[in-house]
Amino acid sequence: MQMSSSKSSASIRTQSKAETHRRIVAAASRLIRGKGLAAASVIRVMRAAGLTAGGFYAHFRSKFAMDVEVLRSTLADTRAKWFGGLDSSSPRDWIGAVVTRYLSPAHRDRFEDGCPLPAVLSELSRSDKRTRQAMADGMEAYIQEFVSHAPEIPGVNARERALATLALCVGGLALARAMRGLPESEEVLHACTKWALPDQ
Amino acid sequence: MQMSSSKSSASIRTQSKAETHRRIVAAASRLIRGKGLAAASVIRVMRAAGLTAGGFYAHFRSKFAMDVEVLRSTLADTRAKWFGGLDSSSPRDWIGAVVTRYLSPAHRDRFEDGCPLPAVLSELSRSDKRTRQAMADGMEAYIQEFVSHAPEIPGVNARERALATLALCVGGLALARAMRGLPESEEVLHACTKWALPDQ
DNA sequence: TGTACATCAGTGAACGCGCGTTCACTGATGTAC
DNA sequence: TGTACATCAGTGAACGCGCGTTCACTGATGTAC
Repeated sequence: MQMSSSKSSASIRTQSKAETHRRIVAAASRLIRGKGLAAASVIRVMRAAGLTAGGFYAHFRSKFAMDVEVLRSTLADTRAKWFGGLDSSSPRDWIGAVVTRYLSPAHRDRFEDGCPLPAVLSELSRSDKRTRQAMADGMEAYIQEFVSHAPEIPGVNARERALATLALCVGGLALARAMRGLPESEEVLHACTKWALPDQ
Repeated sequence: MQMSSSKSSASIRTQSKAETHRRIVAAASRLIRGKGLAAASVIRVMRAAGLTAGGFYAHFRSKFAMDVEVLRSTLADTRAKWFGGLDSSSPRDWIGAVVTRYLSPAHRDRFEDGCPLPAVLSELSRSDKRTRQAMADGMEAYIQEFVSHAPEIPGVNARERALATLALCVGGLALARAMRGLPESEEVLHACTKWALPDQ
């Protein structure tokens, strides 16, 4: 009885702290996607979560540890959101829908809700090995979605197509974002979509 | 006589200052490509050029103005270096050589000597309009090289192919850099090269 | 040829600011009796 | 039911540091006579 009661109260506390933790991670995720890893500073993240800077270290060992955790969870969420919910469609429809949606003006313009890769790619190439591993693991999961859902093309290795399609999507979206407001921006989205779907 | 003498001495001074200016731009270019726009701080750039921070403002109105100037000149140099010197080859050989060289392990590993796009792409998407315009102008020149040298593919618009190929090169190299040290890194380079050259 | 003066590229200290991190504290909540 | 105590998530001031920018200055070079 006592133990169960003490357990239950502990879990109430834990839940409350876990809820705050999720709030911090969600705020950090939006800031990182919107402004990059460097601009998602401890003070800005905590302020966005409705907290003060000092409390940060009750939730993360360091800013670096937060970056790794947020990247991992954001990549997992993005995979579910961008590649899920389309299971019933044919392989041909699946890759068409995924690529078209990824390379859409809406995705280009809504940094904070989108895939984190275009927003942090350049920073990641200069990051610590553990940050890059988090990104590689998330990307590997993207690849698996492509391999298991995309249609086969005669003479093309499925994994190779998946890797090239991802590079085309991430590179195309990042270029389109950098040229936002210029006519080339739409052109890049359109050209990459066509090149990613040669048989459609 | 007097005028000519005064002109000549002025031009000696000018030349000396212009030389220092070029030294600063070269140092900044390597730092920006190696570490990104944010990490290429005034103090680090000037130190790399063998000068002190205060003198910076005799050469640039602001850090931002330097970013724009260095991006413009680095993109122009990169275009000459990466797309030039291959004029005698056939269109088929030209695009094969350009893509293979761009997506090579050597280019992946030598940040400071390479194309600036993969290194600053994410930062650029969040930059001031004039910085993004500098990048768009440089990229447009890349596109023109592709359009005038690449072979035609039946049913494919040359400009569209150029845009998609550039996205594939930039995205693929940035992903390969982010996964440096992992087996996926080589895989991405290889897959993107193949996907960029479907008829070879 | 020699001397006084003007020019100006570059120096280095200082400014206010935001960064990541630490730490003594507060105050709401739960426990013990 | 009421009271004294323990726990601990979150606060807020402080630290040393690097940032972009300013500005009075130094000292090498060129000009005037």
